[in-house]
Amino acid sequence: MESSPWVDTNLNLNLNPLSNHRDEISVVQKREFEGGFAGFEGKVSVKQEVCFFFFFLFVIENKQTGVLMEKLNRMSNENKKLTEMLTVLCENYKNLQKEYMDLKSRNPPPENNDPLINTTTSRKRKSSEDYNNNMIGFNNSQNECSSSDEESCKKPKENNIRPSVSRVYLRTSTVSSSNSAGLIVKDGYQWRKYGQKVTRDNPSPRAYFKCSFAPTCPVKKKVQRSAEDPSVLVATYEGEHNHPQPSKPELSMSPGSVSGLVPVSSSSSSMKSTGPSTTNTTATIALDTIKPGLFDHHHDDLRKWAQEIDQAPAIEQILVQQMASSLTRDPNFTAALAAAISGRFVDQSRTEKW
DNA sequence: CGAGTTTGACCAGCGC
DNA sequence: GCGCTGGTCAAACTCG
Repeated sequence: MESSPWVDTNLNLNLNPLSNHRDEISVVQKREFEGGFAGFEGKVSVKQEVCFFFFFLFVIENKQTGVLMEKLNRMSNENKKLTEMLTVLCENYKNLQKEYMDLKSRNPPPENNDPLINTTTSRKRKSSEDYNNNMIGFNNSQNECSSSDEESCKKPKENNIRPSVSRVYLRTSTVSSSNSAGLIVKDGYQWRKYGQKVTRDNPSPRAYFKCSFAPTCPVKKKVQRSAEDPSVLVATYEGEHNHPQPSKPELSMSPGSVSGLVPVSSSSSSMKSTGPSTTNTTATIALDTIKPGLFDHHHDDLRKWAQEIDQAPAIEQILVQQMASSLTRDPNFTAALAAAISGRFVDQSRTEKW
């Protein structure tokens, strides 16, 4: 994305009478001004001192508010752009999905040629087949278990406890890496690898991970490269985390790792469930690797802004926000305020001199 | 030295 | 029951 333009959101109060307002002040006032300031060191009264103090306080506050307003406006501009991007993305996705559904309904393939969809042809482990077949599509309802399939859904072996399963397809930038480093999916959680197996239908090994952030967390993850497209990683998540996410999903582009993952859906099923249909409702999506720098400046700005906001006390934040909003809402107010302050300043210096 | 990874062995489910 | 397969365990190994 292009770098966001810096929006000038200064309030332009021009409160410094010695610089900006100097041209607007009449010659007499100007002389008075300079004369007043010339004798600033020696003949300033207490009243004038207080006035100067509040004036400079206001100037400083206004400067801080201007910086915050500048950031605020910049953020809202970026937010607008991101919203537009998201809208376009959603529309594109809808169109693609529609096209895919049309194609699928017109010529149902005898064999799934989609490189993003596992095609298990094993006569065994039927549950896996069904599971994989149910990965197609995005709009499978959560309760797709039909009445005829309810028996299979209520298999006593499963004890009716079906960990939620979600599958994420990720496109990696490094295809050649065949070691385990190529099976690392950074999703913000901490995983401990407890096994690796070469499966029958896929030459690339499948890695088994357990969530290691919490010892009692039952979530497991399987990561394997797609047999059809080795650049696509298939991450299968089973269960639900019983703890908060330790960190945000990383979008870094470290070699061998994968970014841009989006768990698009979840289901309530088990890999081992059998029957022609299960309650699987896992959608699939292949995401191209997010281009480096796409959100870089957004992240930097957000980070910086968040740091600055965090460093400021809460009351100050509220005050600054209220001040900023009230000031920006009414441009007449800013102009009037500026005029009043500068005018008052001029009047005061004139009356003090006289 | 501790945490994480590797890897061969073991176990369980499924079809024949 | 047997063989195949996926999933898990745990000792050995690696790394910081």
